[in-house]
This record gives sequence, C-alpha cells and structure tokens, in this order.
Amino acid sequence: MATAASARPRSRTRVKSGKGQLTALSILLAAEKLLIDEGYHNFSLRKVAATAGLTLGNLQYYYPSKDALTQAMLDNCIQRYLDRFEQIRAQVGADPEKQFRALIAEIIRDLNTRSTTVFFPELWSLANHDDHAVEFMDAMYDKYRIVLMEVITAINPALSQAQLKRLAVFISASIEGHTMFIGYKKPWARETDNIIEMAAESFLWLIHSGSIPA
Amino acid sequence: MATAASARPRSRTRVKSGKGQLTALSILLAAEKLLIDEGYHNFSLRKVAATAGLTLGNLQYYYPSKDALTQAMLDNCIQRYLDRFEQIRAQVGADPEKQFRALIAEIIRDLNTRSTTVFFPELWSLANHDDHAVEFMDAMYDKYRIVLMEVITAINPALSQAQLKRLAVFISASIEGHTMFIGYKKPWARETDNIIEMAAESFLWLIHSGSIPA
Amino acid sequence: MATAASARPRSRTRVKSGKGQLTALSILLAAEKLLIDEGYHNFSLRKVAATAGLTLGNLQYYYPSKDALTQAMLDNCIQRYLDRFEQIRAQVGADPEKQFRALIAEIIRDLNTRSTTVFFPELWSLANHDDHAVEFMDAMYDKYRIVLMEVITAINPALSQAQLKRLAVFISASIEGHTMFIGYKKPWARETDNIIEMAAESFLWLIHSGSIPA
Amino acid sequence: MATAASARPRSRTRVKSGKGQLTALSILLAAEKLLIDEGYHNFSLRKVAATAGLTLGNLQYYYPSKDALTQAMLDNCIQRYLDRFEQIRAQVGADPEKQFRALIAEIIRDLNTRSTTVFFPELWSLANHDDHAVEFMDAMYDKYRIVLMEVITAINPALSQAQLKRLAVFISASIEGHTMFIGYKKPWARETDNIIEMAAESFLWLIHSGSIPA
DNA sequence: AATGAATGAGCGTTCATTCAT
DNA sequence: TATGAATGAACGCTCATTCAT
Repeated sequence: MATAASARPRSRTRVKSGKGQLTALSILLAAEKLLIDEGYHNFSLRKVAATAGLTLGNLQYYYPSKDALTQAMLDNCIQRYLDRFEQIRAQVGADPEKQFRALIAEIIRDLNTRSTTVFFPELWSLANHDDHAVEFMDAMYDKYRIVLMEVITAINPALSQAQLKRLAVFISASIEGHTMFIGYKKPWARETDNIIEMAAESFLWLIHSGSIPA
Repeated sequence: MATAASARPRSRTRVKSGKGQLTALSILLAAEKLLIDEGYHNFSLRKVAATAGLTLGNLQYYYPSKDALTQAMLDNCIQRYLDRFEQIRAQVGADPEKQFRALIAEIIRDLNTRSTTVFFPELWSLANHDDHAVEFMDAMYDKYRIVLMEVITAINPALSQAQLKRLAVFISASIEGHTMFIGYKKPWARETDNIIEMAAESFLWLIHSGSIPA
Repeated sequence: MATAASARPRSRTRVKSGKGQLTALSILLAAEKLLIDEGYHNFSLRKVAATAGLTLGNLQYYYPSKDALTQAMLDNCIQRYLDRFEQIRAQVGADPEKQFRALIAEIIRDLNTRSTTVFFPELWSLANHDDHAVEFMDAMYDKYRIVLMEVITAINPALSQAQLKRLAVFISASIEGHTMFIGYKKPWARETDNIIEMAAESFLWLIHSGSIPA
Repeated sequence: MATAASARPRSRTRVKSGKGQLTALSILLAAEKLLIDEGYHNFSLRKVAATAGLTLGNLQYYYPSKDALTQAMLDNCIQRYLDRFEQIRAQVGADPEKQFRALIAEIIRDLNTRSTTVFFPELWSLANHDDHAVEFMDAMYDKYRIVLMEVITAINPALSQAQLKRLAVFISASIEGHTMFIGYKKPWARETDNIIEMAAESFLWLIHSGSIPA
C-alpha cells in the first residue's frame, strides 16, 4: 500500500536547495562577519549587501527588513553554539568530574576565538534594547545550563534541582565574564590556562561542598 | 583621568567657574541617560542635545565631535565607579575576610541597578571596536583589581604578587559575568543574594587554598 | 470601451475561457479596493498583488506595467457606472418629470457609498496629471450626460440641443460637487435627502423656465 | 513712562524676518507648484527641494517631516482662499441680489485658473486618506459658507438658520463640482459664462422660493 | 556661549521593472 | 501561467559636521 509520502508526485524532497538558499545563507555569513568586524552600531544593510556582494534591493528580497535579518543572523549564530553544546553533551564519559573539567576547559578556551570574544558582548548589549535578542539569548543560556546541570548532578547527586540550577547560573555567568578579559587580543589572554584551572577547582569545590543555598 | 571640564576647548587655568561647567556636565549626564535608555547604536548628538535641552550647535561648542563627547561620557561614567572603589578602599576595617565579603556583596549588588546593568555591556561592546573605550576600560579594571588585591593579601599574605593578580582577574571577571543574568530586570535578579554567597564562599576558598597557579 | 479581458497580452479570439480571465478580473477588483482604501498615492503593484493573493511576477504577466493596470482598473470601474446608467435609461417610464426626480435621487444617493465617495476624487486628481484618465473620464461623463439629456428633452421639448447640453453639464457638475460634502462619512451626509429635494426642484425649475442661455 | 515694549532692549519687532523665513516661504511656494504640476502622488521632498533650489537636508531643517511640510503647504494655500473670501465679504454693497450674482460669478470664474482647477481635486483626494487635509478642508468650507449665508439672508430674511446652512451647502457644493468640467483646459471651460448665469438664476430662485426643506 | 542655517552622506524601505525558469 | 531572483532608483528620514553670526 502506498504511503502518504510515496503518493505525492515525486514530492519536493529537496525542500530548499535552489540557489536562493545559498544566497540567503551567504547573507547571514556576511552579516555575521560585519557584526564582528564593526559592531552592531555600524551594522547596516548596505554594508551587509556589499560584504555579500549583492545589491541592496536583492538583499532585501531575502530579508525584507533589518529586523528580519538581525533575527536570522542571531538565530544562525546561536544555533552554532547550541550545536556545539549538543556535541559536548554526547561526549559525556564515565568519570563525571573529569568530564566537568573537560567541559569547563573547552568552554573557556572558546572565549579566545575572535568571533566569540566579539559576538557575545554585542549580543548582551543588544539584549538591553531589543526584545528579540533577549529571547534568543535566554533560550541559548537555558540549554547551556541544562548541559552543565547534567554533569554536576552526576558529580554530586545529593544536590537538589534548585541547587543545581543555582550552580549552573553561577558557573555559566562566571565563565561569560571572562570574555572581555581573556578573550581574543584581550590583556589576560595568556592567562587562559590558569583561569581554567582556578575555575575548575573552585567550581568543583562548590559542587562538592554542598553548601549551596537551598 | 580627565574630568568633564577638560573636554572644553578653551581649557583655561581657572577652569571651575562659569555656568559653562554646569552645561558641560549636564551634557554628560544627558549622554549617559541616552546611552542607557537607547544603547550606543541609537546614540546621536541630536538626541543628546534634545535630552539636555540644548541646541545641536551649542552642544557641539562643548564637545566638537561625537567622538569627543563619547570619550568624555565614558570618562565621566568610569570615574564615578572609580570614586566608589576609593570609598570602599577607605572603609577597610580590621577583619579582612569580613571586609572581603562586604566588598563582594556590594559590587555584586550594584549589578542590580539599571545603569550598571546596561552601561557595562555597552562599554564591552564599544571596547571591541573603539580604542579609546579599551583604554578607559582597562584603566578602570586595573584600579578595581588593585583594591581587590589589597584585601586578598590581607587575608592570605602567603600569596605571591602573580597569584594575587591572577586571583583578582578571576574574581573580577567572574563577577562582571553576572551582569547579564542577575542585573536589572534580568531573569535571575532574585538570585542575587544566593549568588553573593556562592561567590564569596568559592572565592575565599580559592584564596585560602593557596592552590593558585604560580 | 475595453473590457478587463482585453488587457491581457496575448489577446486571442477565444478570449473568454480559462481561469486567466478570473485572475485578470480579481486583480482589477483588488486594485480598486486598494485605490479606495489607500488612495492612488499609496497604490503600488506589490500591494495590489498582495491584495489579490498573487505574486508580483504573476500580476505583471497580466498587466505588464503599472500604467496598464491603472488604465484597466479605471476602465473597469467606469464601465460599472456606465452599466448602471444603461439600467436607469431602460427604466424610463411614462412621466418624464417623475423619471427625472428618480434619476437625480438615485445618482445623488449613490454618492453616499464609500466607493463612489472615494473613487471620484481620485479620478479627478488623476485626470489632472494623466491623459488616459482624462479620456476615460470624459467618455464616461459624455454618456452620463446623454442619459440626462434624453430625460430633459422629454420634459421640455422646446429646448435646443445646445441648451440641453448646457443643462446636462450644469446638472451633472452640480451633483458631482456634492461628493465631498454629503459622501460617505462626510459632514453633511445626513442632509442627503434635503439636498436631493433642493437639487430636483431647482433643476426642474431651470428646465421649465426655458431661460437657459442660447 | 516707558511702555512694556519700549522697555525691552530694542525688542524683536520683526518677529520673523531673517533669511530663514524667506527660505521657509520659498519652500512652501515650491511645494505648491510641485503639487499642482505633478499631483500629490508625485509629491516628494526631493522634488520640492530641487524645485526650491535647496538640498534635501536643508529643506528638512525647515520642515522636519513630509507631513509637516504638507500641512504647512495646505495651510498656506487655503489661507489665500480665505483671504479672498474676507475681501469679498468686505465688499458687500447695498443690493444683496446684485452682490450675490457678483459673488457667484467671481467664485466660478476662479475655477478657470490653473491652480484652482488642479489644487482642489488634490485636496479632496487627500481628504479621503489624510485627517489633516480633512481638517483644513472643513475649516475652509465653513468660512466659505458663512460668507454665502450672510448674503443669502440679506436677500431673503425669512429663511431660518437651518435653511440658510442647507442652501449654503447646496450652492457651494454645486459650484465646486464644476471644477473638473469648466476648469483650466477642461472641455467646457468656454461655457463658464453660461454656467454662471444658470447657477445664479437657479440659486436665486431657490433662495426666493422659500421651498427649502425645514 | 549660543543659535540658526546648510551640506552631504548614509540609513531602512518601497518601488517598477526585467528576466530566467 | 506562474514563480523567484535581481536591479537600480527613489523615497522619507537621521545624522555628524561646518560655519556665520
């Protein structure tokens, strides 16, 4: 008996493979590059179009407003970070403490990359004045924290859900704060390894101590 | 660091008299309000002039370019934070550990204020694209860390200068990172007290443990 | 006058079949709706396409330029008014004076409808800057006046052809002038019946008096 | 004893005589010319600026938005018509019927001028989609009708206020309707004198007949 | 110190039109 | 028939800056 799918006349399997899709993606990449090179306060559709090698009119055929483009760009950027978290989650090994150290190290080391160093302050600034940015940001950090909580609870199963959440907020926020200090070309970039060690030790002490407010 | 007055073009010796000083300062306050209300990407000389109740021409008599105004504004804002650190340093009491807890609490609690919550992400974003902002920011955090180091060394005199610096970077960065999460109207604002406790405990453990990379 | 169908480019003999005819007409209706809702200075092909539920490209298959669509739309609108005049002419009864009163009443009452209230000022404005609009408009008012003249001459056969024409111009122009005052949502809309009475009485007096300039 | 005025230091008697005032006026004239030459649907700030010989930026220094310019232009145009009504009112002579004929003749003859022929249909069209235009238009016709009512009541003092108003609406509306038919370069322009006679006779009959709905 | 006038560039956006498929 | 893609121009508007007074 034919399935619903096979009954459809050849069905548009390739949902979006036209050259338009490529253009739409190249616009997002150009937008991201511009955001990082010049900051949101210098982010204009004309510059994005020029960076992508398009006319302004054509760019606006794909993203009909600056808001639409900004949202798509943030979505795209953040999705990539989420994808990395998924990868990390999948790598969870036997020893949770070792796993935790590896996780912290990887996240902190990522702060050294130029795009991370520059992107996040732009996002935080945007989130102070743009509700869409708030949504994207909150959704991302929610998922980020869930990964942390999974590892933490494996280390110390005695912690309550509230304590786990509290720890995850504290740890993630503490790490984010290093962006401006040990990030790409930032004055303490060479301290990254030392920071990783201090972070891992103090976070693990907190996790083990069980003295998290309840 | 320059005062608001020094931004004026004619820079006489007797700089303190005349209503011009008041105007220059009212411009800076208007600029700061605008920066916090609308973000730097909506920051324009016209809006500052309107906020301050001046004509555009007159504003530009005091600050002949947008860059000059931006610098003076950052200077003024940062100076106020430095003034607070000076106050805190002056209050150092007998028990350094108690003093440290008080210091951490006060700094973190300040993150809850609207102006702090909004100002710093703008500053960090600016510092990614504006060399002047980098200078102001670095100078401020340097002084910030010196205050921290003074208290830390009173708690554990065995720490080397390098370890002190490392600890100060780690602590100050960790605290800054909470701006976007427990700041004004941020989702975890009500966790501020718990965050303060976790921060103080884990930082003190680090200070006492002596296991800071050397 | 051309029908909606003739606006299509391939203009075959068997012009009436296929759903293309329906599409062409739905475009004209969408265009008319848009003209009345937003005025000609907000009239764009994109908006017409959106209103008609078509893509821009497809709309321009039917009407290859804005001018072509505008002409077809005016044509279509005016044709409907002419059709109504034909109906009215067909209803001519025995008593020409009674017939005249009915005619005047019906025409004036039509001014109350939203589409008439809005459409005609747009047409008059267009006719000041667009030669095609002038042609459509003149042709329509010519037919309009012929109907009037037929009834008038039945009332007073002594009037010369020139006098008839003069009267028809005066009467039709006078009526049109009420559009902006007793039309849909206009300030004197509730005076419509009184206006009808004054119009009918004074026009009939003119017709009977015979004192029309010769 | 010095008056308040003389006490002021030279007092800005010339409230607005700077060159800026001239520029502001020249913009209004350019705007009006453009409106009449090309219609509101071709009315753009760039074209006004070009017509006035200004840069776009400078034009918008005087009129900060298109709406502001449009309103100022309509205000200016309508004010000139109101001034003419004031003149006419001042000329009221002894014989009210003669006065009425002169009034009607003058108003209708004015329809022949290019600016009147074109301006009013634009205004009516605008008033269908722009609330400001509605206000200007209503205010103008209110004053227009008051002048008419003064003359009519002198001819037939037996008419009630309601009847006067009704008559004024009917007469003014009837006259306006001729704009598109006997106006500048309109097909019946040469009939203007005949129209004036028919209008005056039929309006006077209405006034005298007393058969105005009450 | 302060105002008003002016410029020229850039902004986000809408548009009519063309063309390949 | 119909869609999607692309162009180039124009739109209203905001802006930093300059300058004369």
